Amino acid sequence: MLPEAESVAPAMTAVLTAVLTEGPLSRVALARRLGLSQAAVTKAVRPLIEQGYLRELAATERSGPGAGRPASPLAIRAGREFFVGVKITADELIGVLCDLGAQVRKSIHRPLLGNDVDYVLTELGHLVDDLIDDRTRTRRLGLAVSGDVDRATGLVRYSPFLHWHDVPLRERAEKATGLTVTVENDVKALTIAEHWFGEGVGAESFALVTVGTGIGCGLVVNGRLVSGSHGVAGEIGHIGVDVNGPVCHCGGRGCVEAIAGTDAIVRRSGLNFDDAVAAARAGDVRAGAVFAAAGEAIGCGIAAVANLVGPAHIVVSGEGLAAYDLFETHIRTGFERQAFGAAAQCPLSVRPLPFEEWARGAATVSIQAFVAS
Amino acid sequence: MLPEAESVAPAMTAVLTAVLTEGPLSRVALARRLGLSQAAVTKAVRPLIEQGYLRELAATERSGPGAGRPASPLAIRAGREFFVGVKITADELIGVLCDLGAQVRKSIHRPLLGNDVDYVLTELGHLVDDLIDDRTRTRRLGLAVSGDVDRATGLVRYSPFLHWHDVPLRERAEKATGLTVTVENDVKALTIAEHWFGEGVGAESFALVTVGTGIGCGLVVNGRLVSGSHGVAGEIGHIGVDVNGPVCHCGGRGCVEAIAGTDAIVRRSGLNFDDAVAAARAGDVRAGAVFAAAGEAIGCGIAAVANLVGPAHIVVSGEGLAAYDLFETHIRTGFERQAFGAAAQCPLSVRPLPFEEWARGAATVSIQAFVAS
DNA sequence: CTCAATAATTTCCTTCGTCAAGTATTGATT
DNA sequence: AATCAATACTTGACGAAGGAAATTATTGAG
Repeated sequence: MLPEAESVAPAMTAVLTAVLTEGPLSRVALARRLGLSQAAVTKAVRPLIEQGYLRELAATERSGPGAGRPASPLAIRAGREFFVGVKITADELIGVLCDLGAQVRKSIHRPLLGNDVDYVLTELGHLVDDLIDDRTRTRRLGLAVSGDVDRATGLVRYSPFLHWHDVPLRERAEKATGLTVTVENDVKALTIAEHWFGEGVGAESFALVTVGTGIGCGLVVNGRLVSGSHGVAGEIGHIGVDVNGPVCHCGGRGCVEAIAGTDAIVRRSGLNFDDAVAAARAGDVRAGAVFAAAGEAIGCGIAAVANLVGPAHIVVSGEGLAAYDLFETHIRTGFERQAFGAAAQCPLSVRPLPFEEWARGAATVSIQAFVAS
Repeated sequence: MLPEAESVAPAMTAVLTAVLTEGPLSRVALARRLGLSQAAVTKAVRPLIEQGYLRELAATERSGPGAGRPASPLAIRAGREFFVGVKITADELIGVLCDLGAQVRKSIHRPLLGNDVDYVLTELGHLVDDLIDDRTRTRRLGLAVSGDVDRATGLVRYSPFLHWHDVPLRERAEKATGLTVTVENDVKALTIAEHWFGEGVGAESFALVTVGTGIGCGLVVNGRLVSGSHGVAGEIGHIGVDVNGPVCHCGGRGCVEAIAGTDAIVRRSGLNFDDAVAAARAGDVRAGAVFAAAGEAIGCGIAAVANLVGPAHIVVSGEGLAAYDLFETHIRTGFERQAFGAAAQCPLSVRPLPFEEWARGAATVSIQAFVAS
């Protein structure tokens, strides 16, 4: 938080996090929510105001029935600090500039003509230069990459789409941009963004499912992101939902992805994806059945998540959800059939997220790293 | 820990937990492992020795290459404190007396002729009296019940086999026995036992699967037990693995339990369970196929766990595993087929646990509560 | 104008853990 | 044997963080 201090009082982190994710709160409210004394909150807040991260809102309406000194809610000064987030895909860089409140201030796409690491880093440097207005207030960059990423070391162990193996991306990107860099898997980054600034706010456990070429899932359990001991977690796409189903490229059978991934829909409908969507919307029975089976498979996979970890909320999103009208009811059908008991009560939001959202996820990870510092 | 203190220094809890679960450790080793200074460990250890929970082992072999003062490893005095654990089933109480190291010292079964709460509590009182030798050193009782249990309040919300609804079991049992009581779901209790004293020791994440009438699962993620926001978690038995499979009593289709539960095996083989086991062992093709399909369904469900949360270790156990020779290879087949990438590396222990283990699980929960107090 | 009610701050204090220096206990070297 | 290096443990001074309770601030109601 403070540029000087290495690790800051936990109360400060807690206060800033609460205000960031839950909006303006008075000191008393913070004390209650965080299980701290009012005194501790007062002390934690002072330096945050002095350094410009928080400000006091004017007293607003009364709280209780009687009288009493009005509370002064504390709000973040979102413009105090800016963060760059970049999602690296095989054919473009998608970059955003966010403020401390994770609002997107600027957004740029930059095509990639190759995936050579040096080239990508050069392009990343240009993108960052184009995004940043005020270098003194922008000190962090978050990168989101699909594949196996070790956030702690900033190492990209393996990224299939980029054909990267063991790339020390954090180190390289810090040299290339001069910013403090965090690297995270793209789905996990998006999950963190939804957990801090989206529908997952305040939830002890939360799941985000992305539907597209692959079908992925990010999980938050007991307030923390699930990482998986062997580098695998959230692979909802390879849960088997049909023992007699099609063989998947992973060697499994009846994987959700082998039924509902973009490629699967192309294969099963005999059309390209856009034509399949058009046909299904036009009432074509065969195409409709393909989407129905796909939606149900996804719903079934989501039910597995609900049955196993019981998240407080599940958000379904992703590129493929351009065809979201074709999926939604079937996803719900599959989910409701297969969710056990009270797990069926888990609220399910099915909605597409704008494409910049992935880059915003990357920025969010860097906001988190900043707040925790 | 101290009978007087309400909440004790976190370092003391950390030290005691480490020695309890990982065996004798010197102060330096503890300091390194817990991220504390040696001084802090020294201070935390002193009262634990004074109160008889820890003792210093004689210095043993040299550590490093050169010389140096030999370390004195600290070990727990398991006999310092005893814990009663009772698993309540529909037709009997299974009780054990454990020491602080979770070793079973005594084990008693007591048949139940009904499930009326008052009657069960009376019988529980007798069982506890029979188990306890030394009341001054036995102050805690752990209860394990199947169904929906709220550990925090000690309330049994719903237990299908016992036909209990909203029974304030902790309160009632404390009155009946005079002991401090913890109540937990049986599968979760067993999971905690394996995590602290079994194969899950030291794992950040861990899963235990029980096979029997129902098929259940306990999960530890990021070092904490998963509870589920809506009271549901670990319901591996109702993951759908075959969209065209049999309809389950839960309303789902192709649930693991509808293929591999004891009832399902009876239904699908046309024999009672023991005969089905005998037939399969004798080489009967139909019975063999039923067990094969069951094992594969379980393996597929376990793969879903591995793909989603990526535990460091999975233990498969339970009553049904009396027929464990018939299941094991098929469980592994299903698991290996459906586990994605590195998730397939997750070690899978398939082995039956003695029946007292469930009661020991209950005792373990009370040990945990004691150490954290 | 005073009082009750609530919010925020201040002061003092406890707790917990670190730091750095010292003590203890060993094997190896002179 | 005396000394030294290496490692384990202990001690006491200190500091950071947060709590308790009294104090101050700010409002509405009578």
